[in-house]
Amino acid sequence: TGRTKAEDRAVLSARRRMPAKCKLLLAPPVTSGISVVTENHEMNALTPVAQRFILHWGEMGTRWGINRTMAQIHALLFISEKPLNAEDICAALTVARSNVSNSLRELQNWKIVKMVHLHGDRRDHFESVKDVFEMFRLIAAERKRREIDPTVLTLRECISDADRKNAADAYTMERLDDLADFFELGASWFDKMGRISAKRLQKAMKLGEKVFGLLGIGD
Amino acid sequence: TGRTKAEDRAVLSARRRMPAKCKLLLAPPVTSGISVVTENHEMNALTPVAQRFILHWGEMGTRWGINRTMAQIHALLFISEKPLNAEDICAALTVARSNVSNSLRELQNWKIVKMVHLHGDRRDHFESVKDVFEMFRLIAAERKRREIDPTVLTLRECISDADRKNAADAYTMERLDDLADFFELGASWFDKMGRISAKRLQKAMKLGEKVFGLLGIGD
DNA sequence: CATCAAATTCTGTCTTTGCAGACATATCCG
DNA sequence: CGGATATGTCTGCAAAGACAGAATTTGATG
Repeated sequence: TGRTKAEDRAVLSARRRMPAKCKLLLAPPVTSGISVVTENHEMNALTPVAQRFILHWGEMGTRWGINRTMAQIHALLFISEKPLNAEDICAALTVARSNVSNSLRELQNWKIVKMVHLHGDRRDHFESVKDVFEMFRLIAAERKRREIDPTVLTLRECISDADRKNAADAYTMERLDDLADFFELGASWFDKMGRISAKRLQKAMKLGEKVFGLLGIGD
Repeated sequence: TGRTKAEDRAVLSARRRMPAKCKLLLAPPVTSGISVVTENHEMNALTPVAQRFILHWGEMGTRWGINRTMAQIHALLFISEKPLNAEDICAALTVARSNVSNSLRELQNWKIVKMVHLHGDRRDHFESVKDVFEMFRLIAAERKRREIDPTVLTLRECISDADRKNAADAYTMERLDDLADFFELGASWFDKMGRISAKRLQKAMKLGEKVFGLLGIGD
C-alpha cells in the first residue's frame, strides 16, 4: 500500500475515538432538513453533508495545529447562510457553551469570524468570512504574525549570537542564514498576500499558474 | 499590548512546562564547544545557539501539527555537519531511543531525512536535506498528499451527495464548491512545487516577488 | 437600581498524545 | 552457531490539551 504505518495508526486511533469524540455522529439522525422553529429564527438540524464537511474540517484543523472544536465551529459558520448565536452552535455541534465561547474568541482573533447583531435580538451572532481567498489571506497574515515573524527574529538573533571561533557554530550559522533568508522571502509573500484584496489575490494566484507554465512546468 | 489573551496564556503555559519538558535546558551547561571523543567520531555537545534553534524549531513544529521531538531531531540534523546515529541524537537531546527511532522513521516518510552509512561503521546514520528550498518543496508535496488531496476528494463527494432539493444543502453546496476550487488551485501549486528543482523553485519564488511588484504591491 | 438574560472566566475531569523503558527482532562477527 | 550490537515494536504511564459545568461578570431593561 502507498500508506505509511503512522498513517494507518492515525486512522485506527481516529476510528477508535469516534464514538466518544465525534458527538456530531451521535446527534439524532437527520432524515431530511427538519426545521425547528425557535423564538425568532428557524434552526435547521445538520444535514448529513453538513456533518461530513464539519467533521472533515475539524480533522484538518488538528493536522495544522488548530483545535478540533474551533475548526468545527468555523466550518459550521462557513456553511451557514445566516449568522448563528452561541446557543445555536452548542446545539448543532453538541459542545459546551464555554467551549464555544472560547473558540469564537479565538476565531475572532484570527479575523475569520465576525460578531454581528440582528435587529431585535440582543444576543451576539457570528458569521464567517465567506470568500475563500479572503479567508486564506487572513489566515496567512495571522500565521505570519504569530509564527514566521518570531522565527525570523530568533534566527537572526541566533546568527548574531553565534560564536564565530567555534567550528560547530560556524556551520550552524551557514544553515541558519539560509533558513532565515528563506523565511524572509516567505514572510514578504505572506505580507503581500495580507495586503491585497481577495480579488487581486485570486488573480495573482491564477497568474502564478501561468508563471509555472512559462517555466515549462506543465500538468 | 498587541497580543491576545490566548497568546499570553500560551506563553505562560510554555514557561510553566519548561523545566519538565525541555530537557535540552536541563542538559549540562555548555561553556564552549567541548568535544567528547567516542570510538570513531567526535561528538560535540550542543552550543547555546544550537540549543536555542532546536528549541524554537520544536516549538514551531507543534504549531504546525508536528510533534516536538520530531521537529527537534530534524533541527539537530539540519545544523549538524556530519550524519548522526540514533545514539548521538539520544545523547544530544536527552530523549529515549524509541522516541528517536519512531521520529526518524517519520522524518524519512517526509523525505527530509535520509539514512546513510559511514565506512567501517555498521550503525545507521542520518542526515537532513540541507537545501531549504528542497526541504520546503518536499514538505509541501507531502502535505498535499496527506491533507490537500483527501480534502478535495471529500469536498467533491460532499457536493455530489448533497440533496439539491434541500435549501440548507443548496447553500452549503455553493460554499463547498468555492472551497473545492480553491483547494484545487492550491493543490496544483503544491504539485508543481513538488516537481521542480530547488533551484528553479527559488527562481520562481523570486520571480513571484516581481509579479507582486507588477501588480503594484510594493513594500 | 433591581432583575434577568447573555457571555465569559474559572476549575476540575477526561481524552489524547508523547514518550520512556522493556521486550523482540534483525544483523554482523568470531 | 552463539554472542554481541543495533534497530524496531509494544506497553503503560505521565503530561498536555480539550472540554463540561459551575461561578462570575457584564450589561440591558423595566
